[in-house]
Amino acid sequence: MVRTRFAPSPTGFLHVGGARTALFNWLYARQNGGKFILRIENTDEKRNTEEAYKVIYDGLNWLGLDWDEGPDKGGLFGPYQQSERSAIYEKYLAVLEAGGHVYEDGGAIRFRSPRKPVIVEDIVCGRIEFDMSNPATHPDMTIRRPDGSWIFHFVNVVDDIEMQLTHVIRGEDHLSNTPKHVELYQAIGATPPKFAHIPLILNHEGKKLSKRDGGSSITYFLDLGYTPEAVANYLCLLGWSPGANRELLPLSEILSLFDLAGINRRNAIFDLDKCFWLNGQHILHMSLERFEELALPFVEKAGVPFGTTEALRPALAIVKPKVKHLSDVPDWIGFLFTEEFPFDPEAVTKSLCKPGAGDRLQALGSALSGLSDWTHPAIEARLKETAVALGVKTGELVHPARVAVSGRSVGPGLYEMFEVLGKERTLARFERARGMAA
RNA sequence: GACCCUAUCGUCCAGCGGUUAGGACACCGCCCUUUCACGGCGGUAACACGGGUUCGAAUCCCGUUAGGGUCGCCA
Repeated sequence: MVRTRFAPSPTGFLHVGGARTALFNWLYARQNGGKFILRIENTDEKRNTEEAYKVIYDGLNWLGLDWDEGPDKGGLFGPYQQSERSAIYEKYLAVLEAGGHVYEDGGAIRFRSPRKPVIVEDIVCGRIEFDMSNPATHPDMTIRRPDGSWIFHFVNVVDDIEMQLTHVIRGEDHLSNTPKHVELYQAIGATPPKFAHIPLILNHEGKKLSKRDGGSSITYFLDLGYTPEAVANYLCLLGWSPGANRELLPLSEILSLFDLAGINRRNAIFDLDKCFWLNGQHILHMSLERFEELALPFVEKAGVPFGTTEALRPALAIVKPKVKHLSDVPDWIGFLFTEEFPFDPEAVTKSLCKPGAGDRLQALGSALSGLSDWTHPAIEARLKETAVALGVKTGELVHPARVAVSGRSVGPGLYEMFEVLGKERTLARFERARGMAA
Protein backbone atom coordinates (compact mmCIF):
# COMPACT_ATOMS: atom_id res chain seq x y z
CA MET A 1 0.00 0.00 0.00
CA VAL A 2 1.47 3.32 -1.09
CA ARG A 3 1.43 6.02 1.57
CA THR A 4 2.63 9.54 0.83
CA ARG A 5 2.43 12.76 2.76
CA PHE A 6 2.54 16.49 2.58
CA ALA A 7 4.20 17.88 5.69
CA PRO A 8 4.03 21.66 5.69
CA SER A 9 4.97 23.99 8.47
CA PRO A 10 2.03 26.25 9.35
CA THR A 11 3.53 29.57 8.39
CA GLY A 12 0.30 31.15 7.24
CA PHE A 13 1.49 30.91 3.67
CA LEU A 14 1.10 28.10 1.15
CA HIS A 15 4.01 28.31 -1.25
CA VAL A 16 3.45 27.21 -4.85
CA GLY A 17 6.44 24.93 -4.47
CA GLY A 18 4.77 23.33 -1.49
CA ALA A 19 1.55 23.07 -3.41
CA ARG A 20 3.35 21.29 -6.22
CA THR A 21 4.98 18.92 -3.75
CA ALA A 22 1.55 18.21 -2.33
CA LEU A 23 0.19 17.71 -5.84
CA PHE A 24 2.88 15.19 -6.77
CA ASN A 25 2.40 13.27 -3.52
CA TRP A 26 -1.35 13.29 -4.03
CA LEU A 27 -1.05 12.15 -7.64
CA TYR A 28 1.26 9.31 -6.73
CA ALA A 29 -0.95 8.10 -3.88
CA ARG A 30 -4.16 8.37 -5.88
CA GLN A 31 -2.87 6.67 -8.97
CA ASN A 32 -1.62 3.76 -6.89
CA GLY A 33 -4.70 3.38 -4.77
CA GLY A 34 -2.72 4.55 -1.76
CA LYS A 35 -3.23 7.04 1.01
CA PHE A 36 -2.28 10.70 1.08
CA ILE A 37 -1.52 12.06 4.52
CA LEU A 38 -1.39 15.62 5.80
CA ARG A 39 0.98 16.19 8.67
CA ILE A 40 1.63 19.55 10.26
CA GLU A 41 5.25 20.15 11.19
CA ASN A 42 5.06 22.58 14.06
CA THR A 43 7.83 21.67 16.46
CA ASP A 44 8.20 25.41 16.68
CA GLU A 45 5.34 26.38 19.00
CA LYS A 46 4.90 29.81 17.54
CA ARG A 47 3.66 28.39 14.28
CA ASN A 48 0.42 27.13 15.59
CA THR A 49 -2.46 29.40 14.81
CA GLU A 50 -5.86 28.32 13.52
CA GLU A 51 -5.42 30.75 10.69
CA ALA A 52 -2.18 29.11 9.59
CA TYR A 53 -3.84 25.70 9.50
CA LYS A 54 -6.71 27.11 7.53
CA VAL A 55 -4.40 28.48 4.87
CA ILE A 56 -3.08 24.97 4.29
CA TYR A 57 -6.49 23.31 4.30
CA ASP A 58 -7.99 25.95 2.03
CA GLY A 59 -5.13 25.80 -0.42
CA LEU A 60 -5.19 22.03 -0.75
CA ASN A 61 -8.96 21.92 -0.96
CA TRP A 62 -8.98 24.61 -3.57
CA LEU A 63 -6.54 22.63 -5.71
CA GLY A 64 -8.72 19.58 -5.32
CA LEU A 65 -6.20 17.63 -3.27
CA ASP A 66 -8.01 15.62 -0.62
CA TRP A 67 -6.18 13.83 2.19
CA ASP A 68 -7.08 10.61 3.94
CA GLU A 69 -5.46 11.29 7.29
CA GLY A 70 -4.65 14.59 8.95
CA PRO A 71 -5.17 16.81 11.99
CA ASP A 72 -8.77 17.47 11.01
CA LYS A 73 -9.52 13.97 9.72
CA GLY A 74 -7.78 11.78 12.25
CA GLY A 75 -6.46 8.38 11.24
CA LEU A 76 -4.71 5.35 12.66
CA PHE A 77 -1.34 7.03 13.03
CA GLY A 78 -2.20 10.31 14.72
CA PRO A 79 -1.88 12.81 16.11
CA TYR A 80 -1.04 14.50 12.83
CA GLN A 81 0.65 17.54 14.27
CA GLN A 82 4.09 17.26 15.71
CA SER A 83 3.36 19.45 18.70
CA GLU A 84 1.25 16.60 20.06
CA ARG A 85 3.62 13.74 19.37
CA SER A 86 6.24 14.29 21.99
CA ALA A 87 5.61 10.95 23.73
CA ILE A 88 6.35 9.17 20.46
CA TYR A 89 9.58 11.09 20.02
CA GLU A 90 10.61 10.23 23.58
CA LYS A 91 10.13 6.57 22.75
CA TYR A 92 12.34 6.77 19.69
CA LEU A 93 14.93 8.78 21.53
CA ALA A 94 15.10 5.95 24.05
CA VAL A 95 15.76 3.53 21.20
CA LEU A 96 18.64 5.67 20.00
CA GLU A 97 19.98 6.00 23.53
CA ALA A 98 19.84 2.25 24.02
CA GLY A 99 21.81 1.81 20.83
CA GLY A 100 24.42 4.33 21.94
CA HIS A 101 23.67 6.62 19.01
CA VAL A 102 23.24 9.86 20.90
CA TYR A 103 25.15 12.02 23.30
CA GLU A 104 24.63 15.20 25.21
CA ASP A 105 26.28 18.40 24.20
CA GLY A 106 25.60 21.57 26.15
CA GLY A 107 22.19 20.36 27.18
CA ALA A 108 21.20 19.46 23.63
CA ILE A 109 21.08 15.91 22.35
CA ARG A 110 23.04 15.04 19.26
CA PHE A 111 23.05 12.04 17.01
CA ARG A 112 26.45 10.46 16.50
CA SER A 113 27.00 9.90 12.79
CA PRO A 114 28.40 6.42 12.02
CA ARG A 115 30.68 8.18 9.53
CA LYS A 116 30.03 5.55 6.92
CA PRO A 117 29.21 6.36 3.30
CA VAL A 118 25.47 6.56 2.67
CA ILE A 119 23.91 5.58 -0.59
CA VAL A 120 20.62 7.17 -1.54
CA GLU A 121 18.62 5.56 -4.32
CA ASP A 122 16.41 8.38 -5.49
CA ILE A 123 13.57 7.77 -7.93
CA VAL A 124 14.21 11.11 -9.61
CA CYS A 125 17.91 11.74 -9.03
CA GLY A 126 19.22 8.20 -9.24
CA ARG A 127 21.90 6.62 -7.09
CA ILE A 128 23.93 9.10 -5.04
CA GLU A 129 26.74 8.24 -2.70
CA PHE A 130 27.45 10.62 0.16
CA ASP A 131 30.76 10.66 1.94
CA MET A 132 29.90 11.33 5.57
CA SER A 133 33.41 11.12 6.92
CA ASN A 134 34.06 14.82 7.37
CA PRO A 135 32.50 16.17 10.58
CA ALA A 136 33.13 19.70 9.36
CA THR A 137 30.67 19.40 6.51
CA HIS A 138 28.51 16.69 8.06
CA PRO A 139 28.40 17.58 11.74
CA ASP A 140 26.53 15.36 14.16
CA MET A 141 23.00 16.64 13.99
CA THR A 142 21.17 17.97 16.98
CA ILE A 143 17.88 16.21 17.52
CA ARG A 144 16.68 17.88 20.70
CA ARG A 145 17.24 21.32 22.16
CA PRO A 146 18.12 21.96 25.78
CA ASP A 147 14.56 23.18 26.36
CA GLY A 148 13.27 19.77 25.33
CA SER A 149 11.86 20.76 21.95
CA TRP A 150 12.63 18.61 18.91
CA ILE A 151 14.54 19.26 15.74
CA PHE A 152 13.09 18.76 12.29
CA HIS A 153 15.31 15.94 10.98
CA PHE A 154 14.57 13.62 13.87
CA VAL A 155 10.83 14.13 14.15
CA ASN A 156 10.45 14.06 10.42
CA VAL A 157 12.06 10.64 10.23
CA VAL A 158 10.23 9.30 13.28
CA ASP A 159 6.89 10.41 11.89
CA ASP A 160 7.59 8.94 8.50
CA ILE A 161 8.42 5.63 10.18
CA GLU A 162 5.43 5.73 12.52
CA MET A 163 3.01 6.77 9.80
CA GLN A 164 4.35 3.97 7.62
CA LEU A 165 5.11 6.15 4.66
CA THR A 166 6.36 4.29 1.64
CA HIS A 167 7.42 7.25 -0.51
CA VAL A 168 8.87 10.57 0.47
CA ILE A 169 8.37 13.01 -2.37
CA ARG A 170 9.80 16.41 -1.51
CA GLY A 171 11.78 19.33 -2.84
CA GLU A 172 15.35 18.89 -3.95
CA ASP A 173 16.46 21.22 -1.17
CA HIS A 174 16.17 18.13 1.01
CA LEU A 175 18.41 15.94 -1.11
CA SER A 176 21.51 16.93 0.84
CA ASN A 177 19.66 16.23 4.10
CA THR A 178 18.66 12.77 3.02
CA PRO A 179 21.85 10.93 4.07
CA LYS A 180 21.34 12.28 7.57
CA HIS A 181 17.84 10.93 7.54
CA VAL A 182 19.03 7.58 6.27
CA GLU A 183 21.50 7.36 9.15
CA LEU A 184 18.60 7.90 11.50
CA TYR A 185 16.52 5.19 9.85
CA GLN A 186 19.40 2.78 10.16
CA ALA A 187 20.10 3.62 13.78
CA ILE A 188 16.44 3.14 14.61
CA GLY A 189 16.42 -0.11 12.70
CA ALA A 190 13.81 0.95 10.17
CA THR A 191 13.80 0.58 6.41
CA PRO A 192 13.95 3.97 4.72
CA PRO A 193 11.10 4.85 2.36
CA LYS A 194 11.66 5.40 -1.33
CA PHE A 195 12.81 8.93 -1.96
CA ALA A 196 11.91 11.18 -4.87
CA HIS A 197 13.42 14.65 -4.82
CA ILE A 198 11.70 16.96 -7.22
CA PRO A 199 13.33 20.03 -8.77
CA LEU A 200 12.78 23.43 -7.23
CA ILE A 201 10.71 26.29 -8.56
CA LEU A 202 12.77 29.41 -9.20
CA ASN A 203 11.81 33.03 -9.79
CA HIS A 204 12.74 35.05 -12.85
CA GLU A 205 16.15 35.77 -11.37
CA GLY A 206 16.78 32.05 -11.10
CA LYS A 207 16.62 32.13 -7.31
CA LYS A 208 14.44 30.05 -5.08
CA LEU A 209 10.94 31.46 -5.33
CA SER A 210 10.42 33.50 -2.19
CA LYS A 211 7.47 35.14 -0.52
CA ARG A 212 8.25 38.41 -2.19
CA ASP A 213 7.90 37.03 -5.68
CA GLY A 214 4.56 37.48 -7.42
CA GLY A 215 2.80 34.18 -7.69
CA SER A 216 4.75 32.52 -4.90
CA SER A 217 1.65 32.09 -2.76
CA ILE A 218 -1.38 30.02 -3.63
CA THR A 219 -3.61 32.83 -2.38
CA TYR A 220 -2.24 34.99 -5.18
CA PHE A 221 -3.92 32.70 -7.68
CA LEU A 222 -7.06 32.43 -5.65
CA ASP A 223 -7.42 36.19 -5.34
CA LEU A 224 -6.67 36.98 -8.95
CA GLY A 225 -9.21 34.50 -10.14
CA TYR A 226 -7.13 31.67 -11.46
CA THR A 227 -8.94 28.39 -11.70
CA PRO A 228 -7.62 25.51 -9.63
CA GLU A 229 -7.63 23.30 -12.70
CA ALA A 230 -5.26 25.69 -14.49
CA VAL A 231 -2.93 26.09 -11.54
CA ALA A 232 -2.72 22.35 -10.92
CA ASN A 233 -2.15 21.84 -14.63
CA TYR A 234 0.59 24.45 -14.72
CA LEU A 235 2.29 23.21 -11.58
CA CYS A 236 2.59 19.65 -12.78
CA LEU A 237 4.13 20.89 -16.02
CA LEU A 238 7.06 22.24 -14.03
CA GLY A 239 9.43 19.31 -14.07
CA TRP A 240 7.15 16.84 -15.71
CA SER A 241 5.57 16.27 -19.10
CA PRO A 242 2.64 14.13 -20.18
CA GLY A 243 4.42 13.54 -23.47
CA ALA A 244 3.06 13.79 -27.01
CA ASN A 245 3.48 17.57 -26.83
CA ARG A 246 0.42 17.79 -24.65
CA GLU A 247 0.07 20.56 -22.10
CA LEU A 248 -3.55 21.44 -21.58
CA LEU A 249 -5.08 18.67 -19.53
CA PRO A 250 -7.59 18.14 -16.75
CA LEU A 251 -6.52 16.76 -13.40
CA SER A 252 -8.27 13.48 -14.17
CA GLU A 253 -6.02 12.97 -17.15
CA ILE A 254 -2.91 14.08 -15.31
CA LEU A 255 -3.79 11.41 -12.79
CA SER A 256 -3.66 8.69 -15.38
CA LEU A 257 -0.52 9.95 -17.12
CA PHE A 258 1.58 11.04 -14.17
CA ASP A 259 4.81 9.17 -13.62
CA LEU A 260 7.20 9.80 -10.74
CA ALA A 261 10.19 8.45 -12.60
CA GLY A 262 9.40 10.80 -15.47
CA ILE A 263 10.11 13.89 -13.40
CA ASN A 264 13.22 15.71 -14.58
CA ARG A 265 15.98 17.06 -12.39
CA ARG A 266 16.16 20.63 -13.61
CA ASN A 267 14.94 23.48 -11.49
CA ALA A 268 12.23 25.39 -13.29
CA ILE A 269 11.57 29.10 -13.50
CA PHE A 270 7.99 30.00 -12.75
CA ASP A 271 6.38 31.68 -15.75
CA LEU A 272 3.23 33.61 -14.90
CA ASP A 273 2.55 34.30 -18.58
CA LYS A 274 2.10 30.67 -19.35
CA CYS A 275 0.00 30.04 -16.28
CA PHE A 276 -2.16 32.95 -17.37
CA TRP A 277 -2.61 31.47 -20.82
CA LEU A 278 -3.46 28.09 -19.37
CA ASN A 279 -6.06 29.76 -17.18
CA GLY A 280 -7.77 31.30 -20.19
CA GLN A 281 -7.73 27.93 -21.90
CA HIS A 282 -9.27 26.15 -18.95
CA ILE A 283 -11.98 28.80 -18.65
CA LEU A 284 -12.66 28.58 -22.36
CA HIS A 285 -13.06 24.82 -22.29
CA MET A 286 -14.82 24.29 -18.97
CA SER A 287 -18.56 23.80 -18.69
CA LEU A 288 -20.78 26.80 -18.10
CA GLU A 289 -21.86 25.23 -14.82
CA ARG A 290 -18.27 25.08 -13.60
CA PHE A 291 -17.63 28.61 -14.77
CA GLU A 292 -20.66 29.81 -12.85
CA GLU A 293 -19.48 28.05 -9.74
CA LEU A 294 -16.05 29.66 -9.96
CA ALA A 295 -17.17 33.11 -11.07
CA LEU A 296 -20.07 33.60 -8.69
CA PRO A 297 -17.96 34.52 -5.63
CA PHE A 298 -16.17 37.20 -7.63
CA VAL A 299 -19.41 38.62 -8.98
CA GLU A 300 -20.97 38.67 -5.54
CA LYS A 301 -17.95 40.20 -3.90
CA ALA A 302 -17.90 43.01 -6.46
CA GLY A 303 -21.55 43.70 -5.74
CA VAL A 304 -22.82 43.24 -9.28
CA PRO A 305 -26.63 43.59 -8.99
CA PHE A 306 -27.35 40.54 -11.09
CA GLY A 307 -30.55 39.57 -9.32
CA THR A 308 -30.96 35.87 -9.74
CA THR A 309 -28.50 33.25 -10.90
CA GLU A 310 -30.88 32.60 -13.80
CA ALA A 311 -30.36 36.17 -14.90
CA LEU A 312 -26.64 35.91 -14.35
CA ARG A 313 -26.16 32.80 -16.46
CA PRO A 314 -26.58 34.35 -19.93
CA ALA A 315 -24.18 37.13 -18.98
CA LEU A 316 -21.57 34.65 -17.86
CA ALA A 317 -22.08 32.64 -21.01
CA ILE A 318 -21.09 35.51 -23.26
CA VAL A 319 -17.94 36.45 -21.34
CA LYS A 320 -16.68 32.94 -20.69
CA PRO A 321 -14.89 32.62 -24.04
CA LYS A 322 -13.15 35.95 -23.54
CA VAL A 323 -12.20 36.36 -19.95
CA LYS A 324 -8.79 35.25 -18.65
CA HIS A 325 -9.17 35.86 -14.95
CA LEU A 326 -12.26 35.21 -12.86
CA SER A 327 -11.59 38.53 -11.17
CA ASP A 328 -12.24 40.26 -14.49
CA VAL A 329 -15.77 38.92 -14.72
CA PRO A 330 -17.50 41.66 -12.68
CA ASP A 331 -16.12 44.36 -14.96
CA TRP A 332 -17.06 42.40 -18.01
CA ILE A 333 -20.69 41.88 -17.05
CA GLY A 334 -21.49 44.80 -14.76
CA PHE A 335 -23.00 47.00 -17.46
CA LEU A 336 -25.53 44.32 -18.27
CA PHE A 337 -27.24 44.78 -14.92
CA THR A 338 -27.33 48.54 -14.42
CA GLU A 339 -27.86 51.71 -16.35
CA GLU A 340 -25.28 53.40 -14.15
CA PHE A 341 -22.30 51.85 -15.88
CA PRO A 342 -19.27 54.06 -16.60
CA PHE A 343 -18.31 55.30 -20.03
CA ASP A 344 -14.69 55.06 -21.06
CA PRO A 345 -13.86 58.60 -22.26
CA GLU A 346 -11.46 57.31 -24.84
CA ALA A 347 -14.03 54.96 -26.30
CA VAL A 348 -16.60 57.77 -26.40
CA THR A 349 -14.20 60.05 -28.23
CA LYS A 350 -13.13 57.41 -30.64
CA SER A 351 -16.49 55.94 -31.63
CA LEU A 352 -19.38 58.03 -30.40
CA CYS A 353 -17.96 61.43 -31.24
CA LYS A 354 -17.12 60.48 -34.78
CA PRO A 355 -19.03 62.62 -37.27
CA GLY A 356 -22.38 61.06 -38.10
CA ALA A 357 -22.22 58.54 -35.31
CA GLY A 358 -25.42 59.83 -33.76
CA ASP A 359 -27.31 59.55 -37.02
CA ARG A 360 -26.05 56.07 -37.66
CA LEU A 361 -27.06 55.05 -34.18
CA GLN A 362 -30.51 56.42 -34.76
CA ALA A 363 -30.80 54.60 -38.08
CA LEU A 364 -29.66 51.37 -36.49
CA GLY A 365 -32.07 51.89 -33.64
CA SER A 366 -35.06 52.27 -35.89
CA ALA A 367 -33.99 49.33 -38.06
CA LEU A 368 -33.65 47.18 -34.96
CA SER A 369 -36.87 48.38 -33.40
CA GLY A 370 -38.83 46.57 -36.07
CA LEU A 371 -37.05 43.31 -35.42
CA SER A 372 -39.27 40.75 -33.77
CA ASP A 373 -36.77 37.92 -33.61
CA TRP A 374 -34.34 39.30 -31.00
CA THR A 375 -31.61 36.71 -31.36
CA HIS A 376 -27.96 36.95 -32.26
CA PRO A 377 -28.30 35.78 -35.90
CA ALA A 378 -31.32 37.96 -36.62
CA ILE A 379 -29.75 41.01 -34.98
CA GLU A 380 -26.54 40.48 -36.91
CA ALA A 381 -28.41 40.16 -40.21
CA ARG A 382 -30.44 43.29 -39.58
CA LEU A 383 -27.38 45.31 -38.60
CA LYS A 384 -25.54 44.27 -41.71
CA GLU A 385 -28.52 45.09 -43.91
CA THR A 386 -28.65 48.48 -42.29
CA ALA A 387 -25.00 49.09 -42.99
CA VAL A 388 -25.53 48.26 -46.62
CA ALA A 389 -28.59 50.50 -46.82
CA LEU A 390 -26.63 53.34 -45.25
CA GLY A 391 -23.67 52.69 -47.48
CA VAL A 392 -21.25 52.38 -44.55
CA LYS A 393 -18.95 49.68 -43.33
CA THR A 394 -20.29 47.36 -40.67
CA GLY A 395 -17.77 48.74 -38.23
CA GLU A 396 -19.30 52.20 -38.51
CA LEU A 397 -22.38 50.85 -36.82
CA VAL A 398 -20.72 48.30 -34.59
CA HIS A 399 -18.28 50.55 -32.83
CA PRO A 400 -20.65 53.29 -31.73
CA ALA A 401 -23.25 50.69 -30.82
CA ARG A 402 -20.76 48.85 -28.63
CA VAL A 403 -19.88 51.98 -26.73
CA ALA A 404 -23.53 53.04 -26.49
CA VAL A 405 -24.49 49.76 -24.97
CA SER A 406 -21.49 48.93 -22.77
CA GLY A 407 -19.56 52.15 -22.33
CA ARG A 408 -16.37 50.59 -23.55
CA SER A 409 -14.65 49.47 -26.70
CA VAL A 410 -13.67 46.05 -25.46
CA GLY A 411 -16.08 43.44 -24.31
CA PRO A 412 -18.22 40.47 -25.24
CA GLY A 413 -19.58 40.00 -28.74
CA LEU A 414 -21.89 42.85 -29.75
CA TYR A 415 -24.86 40.75 -30.82
CA GLU A 416 -24.55 38.65 -27.70
CA MET A 417 -24.67 41.80 -25.60
CA PHE A 418 -27.80 42.99 -27.44
CA GLU A 419 -29.44 39.66 -26.97
CA VAL A 420 -28.75 39.49 -23.25
CA LEU A 421 -29.77 43.11 -22.74
CA GLY A 422 -33.03 42.70 -24.62
CA LYS A 423 -34.50 44.99 -27.21
CA GLU A 424 -35.94 47.64 -24.94
CA ARG A 425 -32.81 48.32 -23.00
CA THR A 426 -30.61 48.14 -26.07
CA LEU A 427 -32.66 50.76 -27.89
CA ALA A 428 -32.91 52.94 -24.80
CA ARG A 429 -29.14 52.94 -24.53
CA PHE A 430 -28.89 53.94 -28.17
CA GLU A 431 -31.10 56.92 -27.43
CA ARG A 432 -29.09 57.91 -24.43
CA ALA A 433 -25.82 57.63 -26.34
CA ARG A 434 -27.11 59.90 -29.09
CA GLY A 435 -26.91 62.65 -26.51
CA MET A 436 -23.18 62.08 -26.27
CA ALA A 437 -22.70 61.52 -29.97
CA ALA A 438 -21.73 63.89 -32.70
C1' G B 1 34.94 26.78 1.11
C1' A B 2 33.22 21.38 1.19
C1' C B 3 29.52 18.19 -0.60
C1' C B 4 25.18 17.25 -3.81
C1' C B 5 22.10 18.33 -8.14
C1' U B 6 21.62 20.58 -12.93
C1' A B 7 23.00 22.54 -18.02
C1' U B 8 18.30 22.08 -25.49
C1' C B 9 15.00 28.64 -28.13
C1' G B 10 13.96 34.50 -23.32
C1' U B 11 10.68 30.65 -20.37
C1' C B 12 8.49 25.53 -19.74
C1' C B 13 8.61 20.71 -21.87
C1' A B 14 10.07 16.80 -25.96
C1' G B 15 14.62 14.30 -27.61
C1' C B 16 17.30 9.11 -24.44
C1' G B 17 23.75 7.20 -30.74
C1' G B 18 21.86 8.68 -37.05
C1' U B 19 15.92 14.24 -36.59
C1' U B 20 15.62 19.72 -41.78
C1' A B 21 16.63 19.48 -33.21
C1' G B 22 9.90 19.14 -32.12
C1' G B 23 5.66 21.45 -29.20
C1' A B 24 3.84 25.37 -25.91
C1' C B 25 4.08 30.49 -23.61
C1' A B 26 5.97 35.19 -24.90
C1' C B 27 7.33 38.19 -29.25
C1' C B 28 6.72 39.67 -34.74
C1' G B 29 3.91 39.32 -39.41
C1' C B 30 -0.57 37.64 -42.16
C1' C B 31 -5.65 35.50 -42.28
C1' C B 32 -10.52 35.17 -39.89
C1' U B 33 -13.41 39.01 -37.60
C1' U B 34 -18.04 43.78 -34.80
C1' U B 35 -13.89 45.20 -30.40
C1' C B 36 -11.03 42.02 -27.45
C1' A B 37 -10.30 37.16 -27.44
C1' C B 38 -10.54 32.31 -29.81
C1' G B 39 -8.89 29.82 -34.13
C1' G B 40 -5.62 29.29 -38.56
C1' C B 41 -0.93 30.16 -41.27
C1' G B 42 4.10 31.80 -41.15
C1' G B 43 8.56 33.96 -38.72
C1' U B 44 12.67 35.23 -35.11
C1' A B 45 14.98 32.07 -31.46
C1' A B 46 18.46 26.74 -28.40
C1' C B 47 21.88 21.78 -27.88
C1' A B 48 27.24 26.50 -22.29
C1' C B 49 32.60 25.45 -23.52
C1' G B 50 36.80 21.93 -24.15
C1' G B 51 38.42 17.09 -24.53
C1' G B 52 37.44 12.07 -25.37
C1' U B 53 34.40 7.17 -26.86
C1' U B 54 32.15 6.03 -31.68
C1' C B 55 31.67 5.18 -38.61
C1' G B 56 28.39 8.77 -36.31
C1' A B 57 27.02 12.60 -30.65
C1' A B 58 22.10 17.35 -28.01
C1' U B 59 22.11 12.20 -26.50
C1' C B 60 27.68 8.18 -23.38
C1' C B 61 32.47 9.50 -20.34
C1' C B 62 35.94 13.27 -18.24
C1' G B 63 37.10 18.28 -17.32
C1' U B 64 35.94 23.64 -17.30
C1' U B 65 32.42 27.26 -16.63
C1' A B 66 27.73 28.76 -15.00
C1' G B 67 23.31 28.22 -12.05
C1' G B 68 20.78 26.00 -7.96
C1' G B 69 20.74 23.36 -3.26
C1' U B 70 22.76 21.65 1.54
C1' C B 71 26.26 22.19 5.29
C1' G B 72 21.39 25.42 12.21
C1' C B 73 19.97 24.16 19.06
C1' C B 74 14.80 26.75 11.07
C1' A B 75 11.35 23.63 8.75
